[in-house]
Amino acid sequence: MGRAPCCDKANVKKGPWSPEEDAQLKDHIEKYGTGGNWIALPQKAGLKRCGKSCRLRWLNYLRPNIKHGEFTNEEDRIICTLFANIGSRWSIIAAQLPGRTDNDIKNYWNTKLKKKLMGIMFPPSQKKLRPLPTSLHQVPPFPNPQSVTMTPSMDKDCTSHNYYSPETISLTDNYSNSKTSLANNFPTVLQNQEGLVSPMQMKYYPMKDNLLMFSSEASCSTSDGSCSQISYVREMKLDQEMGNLQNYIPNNGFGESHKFMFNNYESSNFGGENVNFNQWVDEKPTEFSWETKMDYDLMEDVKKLISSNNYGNEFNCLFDENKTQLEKVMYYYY
DNA sequence: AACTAATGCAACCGCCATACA
DNA sequence: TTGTATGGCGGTTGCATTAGT
Repeated sequence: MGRAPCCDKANVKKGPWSPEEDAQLKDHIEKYGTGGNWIALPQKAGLKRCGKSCRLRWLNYLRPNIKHGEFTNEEDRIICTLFANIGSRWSIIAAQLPGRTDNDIKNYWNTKLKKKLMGIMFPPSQKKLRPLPTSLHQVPPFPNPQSVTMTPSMDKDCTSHNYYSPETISLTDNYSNSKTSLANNFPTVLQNQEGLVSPMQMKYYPMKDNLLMFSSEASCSTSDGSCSQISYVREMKLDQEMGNLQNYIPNNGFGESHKFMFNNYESSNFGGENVNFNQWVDEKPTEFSWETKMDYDLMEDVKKLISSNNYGNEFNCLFDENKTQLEKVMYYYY
């Protein structure tokens, strides 16, 4: 049995609001308020609308001090920063932008701002992006890094680089306190040849929804990649401890020639605290932060993707002789 | 000028959390 | 403690408008 509808759908008007309806709703709320009950409001106001529809119309359009029109660069910056930190929690983001509604911000992000960011990351000279290959599409959006605790996770000294079965890795959403297994949430998570995954990889992926990052460190290679992994984990750990994720997006406005984002640990001191965070740079990255064993088909897709976009010349894409590691590829992709 | 594709945005849907009886 | 009603939210849809051919 399904859920009972919130109103009588048959006797309720849908679609765009007329100026008369707007005036009726506005007039009623200004005179009597919402009465703390949206469901009952349309009847009192003489409207043939669902209560939810009234609420939405009022909050998104009719209530006083709503700001419409162009978003400023400062608003763009705030939205990007918050999105990088908390993801698509539009109501929280809207609370930081007086006069803007969550719906407005959501629409703006989906239709314009995301593209604007892409324009910065991939200037027109770098060709138009094409759709991701199938297996890349299968990679689901990832939760916000700050909202999820993964068990098992890295030990404090970041010396462990074990792989686990996806079923044995649990994710706890720190907001809802709900638990799930990695296998449930990320059925297509990258696995090694034994079907195992590294929590370190998963800690990396959540940086942004719909963004994938492939990278490895070619010059600092050990048999298990521990060197680069340690570097990466330290960086993420420090970033998380400092609540500092705005490094992941350009925080100095738009229109500048920032093109790439990468983990630069050129001056990292693994034993101490001297670790550079992610940075936006305008030159081709030459060093990479971590190393992962990738599914072979996925690697092939990545390779095709890069060559199809003529990124091959810009991003040195190599595979190791055993086809188990993508040695040098690094960029973000929607 | 006519048609098609892309874009922008208001509105809807359905899920989840909370309040309350 | 449980069940139900409502509010709130994020994802998605559908339509009007604009841009491109």
